[in-house]
Amino acid sequence: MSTPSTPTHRKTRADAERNRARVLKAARRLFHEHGDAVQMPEVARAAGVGVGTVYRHFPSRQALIAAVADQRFGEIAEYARTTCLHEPGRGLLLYLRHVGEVLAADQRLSAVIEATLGATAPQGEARAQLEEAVSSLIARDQAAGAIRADLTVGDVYMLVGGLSATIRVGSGDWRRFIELACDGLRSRGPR
Amino acid sequence: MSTPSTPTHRKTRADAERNRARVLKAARRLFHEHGDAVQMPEVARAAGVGVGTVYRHFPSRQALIAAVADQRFGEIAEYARTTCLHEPGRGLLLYLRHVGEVLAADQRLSAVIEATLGATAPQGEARAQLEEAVSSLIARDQAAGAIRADLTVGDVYMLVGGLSATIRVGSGDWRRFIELACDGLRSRGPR
Amino acid sequence: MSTPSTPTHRKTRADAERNRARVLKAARRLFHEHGDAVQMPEVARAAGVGVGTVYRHFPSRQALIAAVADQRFGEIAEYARTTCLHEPGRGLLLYLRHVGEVLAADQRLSAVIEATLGATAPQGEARAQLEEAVSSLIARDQAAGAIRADLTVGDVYMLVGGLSATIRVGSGDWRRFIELACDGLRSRGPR
Amino acid sequence: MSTPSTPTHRKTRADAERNRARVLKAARRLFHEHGDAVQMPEVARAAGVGVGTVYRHFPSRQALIAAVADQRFGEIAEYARTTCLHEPGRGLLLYLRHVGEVLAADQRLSAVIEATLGATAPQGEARAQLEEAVSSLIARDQAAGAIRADLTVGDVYMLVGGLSATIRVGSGDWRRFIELACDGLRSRGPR
DNA sequence: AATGAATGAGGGTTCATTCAT
DNA sequence: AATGAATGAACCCTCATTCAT
Repeated sequence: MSTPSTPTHRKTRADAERNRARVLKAARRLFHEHGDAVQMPEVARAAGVGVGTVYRHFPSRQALIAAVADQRFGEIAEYARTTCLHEPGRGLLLYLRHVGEVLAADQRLSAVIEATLGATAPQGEARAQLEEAVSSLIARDQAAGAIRADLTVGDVYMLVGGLSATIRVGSGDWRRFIELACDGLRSRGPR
Repeated sequence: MSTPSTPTHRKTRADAERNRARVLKAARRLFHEHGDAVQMPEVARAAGVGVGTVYRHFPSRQALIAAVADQRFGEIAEYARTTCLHEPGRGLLLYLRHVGEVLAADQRLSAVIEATLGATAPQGEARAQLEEAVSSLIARDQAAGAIRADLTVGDVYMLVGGLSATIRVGSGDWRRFIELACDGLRSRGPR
Repeated sequence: MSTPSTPTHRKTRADAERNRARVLKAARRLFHEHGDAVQMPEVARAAGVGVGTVYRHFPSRQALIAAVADQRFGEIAEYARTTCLHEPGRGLLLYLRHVGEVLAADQRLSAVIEATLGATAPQGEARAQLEEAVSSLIARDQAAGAIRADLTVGDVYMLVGGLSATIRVGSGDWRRFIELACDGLRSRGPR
Repeated sequence: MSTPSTPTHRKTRADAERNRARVLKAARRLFHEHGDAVQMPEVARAAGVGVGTVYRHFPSRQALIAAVADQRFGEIAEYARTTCLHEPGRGLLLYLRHVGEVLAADQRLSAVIEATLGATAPQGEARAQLEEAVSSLIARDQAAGAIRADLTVGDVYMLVGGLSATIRVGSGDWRRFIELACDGLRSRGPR
């Protein structure tokens, strides 16, 4: 009757989408604050919906956590695209630092992700985004002669996994981890 | 009623010690085989004792797992002492490889340790041993000019943590992780 | 506000009727295939309507199942009327066999009916039809001297209930059940 | 300390056995009174034990119900052995009547059994006992010329299933069911 | 010192039904 | 009349730990 392209349907769907977002947001906050102790009904309450709604959008606790993880990785990819990419020669470094900062601000959530998914790596939609972003970063830095020519996206994944673990368990200063990763353990020959 | 001298007592203590060892061995095997699914009564059964006995020796599941972890680290320290130490210039490298091999052969156990203790690092008795061994390794390699002068035991801990995570979650080829850790990401200038 | 004549109205009613039929058909198929595991939303999906529509026509799951059951009994009554009735002296036997065949082809649905309604007997509209049909059958067979004079519709109901259970749980060969029901357990005297 | 042949162990085991019996008894009473509404924690409470204990003895709700069903069948078998067997010529009839009475006194429990196990027939240990008892009954009655020569245990099973359903759903007078089962539907010729 | 039966809080998930649109 | 997202009570089962024997 009014907006041609917006049938009555849309309204409902928009609400549903908003609920999904609310749940995700609530879950993220709760996991950040209370870690693994968070239960599904709590998430529902915090989001202002029933448990059923949580389960409608995320078929299992694991799926919810995966979605949270993916969201976080999406944001990191966004950062890689918008910021790191414009700093050839040190894009990868900036990327690693950003990851470090984000993870360090969210250790409990990381622990939940690790405990639930077995890994902290992106596994859903975000994976492709991230892969592409990091790929570009590497190419640009290599073009600038800043990083070794044989470095692959897989390598960076692996290192980020290590970085993530370092932060999560607090086994050391993560900035030092990045430093070592960049320069290596070996003593450099003169010059 | 009571046996005159100490024999009975001794006998008992020896039995207790043997039980402790049995439980530890059974636990290690079970965690290796079935990961986190292993329950305390199962451990008891496999060890041929009652649950109560398991709890007598290890006050909690966590304690049992810590003991298993420590045992493994003790063995690694032993290897560092007896083998790596005799290869100045590449002792640390050998150490890292050995750790990689041991962990790679035992991913499920590592996952249990991580899930339970929050880290894969030694926390009990083995910690001191390991610290000392690694310390020596570093010193010797540094003396040989093989590794950077500012490397500390803490750094190695941290890297081993990263290596451990890499192996546990299978996020990449752990030999490559070691390679990168040694040489760094940066491209090396000519010469 | 109101459509002048009846067309629009008719159209709507016809649609509604068609929806009811669709739902019923979908439900019958699904219960036949998946038994009690079928959920209301699944029925809706299979029928190509929303859950709300299912509930408009059948106020509860139980009501839906009752409707399915009644439909089936209506068909059986139809068979009694059109076929069995023309075979005086063995009409009841034919009837029992037909019931057996129908139920045997639909054990899962029968289980659902039993679990939901507490019985497999018709309870709605079909009851009257069936009662009348069976009544005629009995009368005709009795007239032919084929069955005992004191047999009532209630008796047949009861036996069909037993037959139904026999088939549903597979506790034996239902044809034998019918045979025993006809001839009894007692040994017949000479002649 | 006291009874020579009763080591400390026995005491514990006896207690466990008593608990098992208590749970069974409580379950039977509750199912009798409240049918399917009974939950595991309620059974535990009524038995004066924790849920865990219930689950130790009966690994699932279904197992508990199966045990209750078997117990009841065991009692029926006992009756067959001690009473029916001494009435050649009418043993089977007495048996059917007894089954009818027992089931009629316990419709709710029967409904639970049916809903849970899919059938009301004995499936565990009681099955063998019952089979043997009924077998003897049949043989003796046949020897007395009271029942048809081709009657098998399976036939009786099947009829008891039908009888059970009749009683459970109240689809008619179960005594009449027995009467019909014995005499058959067919009219008997003169003499 | 050893045993193992008992405990019981805890938690993820399902699904019939409602109701705003 | 139709839609389908939302609801939330209900429920079974697990398993680390305790403690009477």
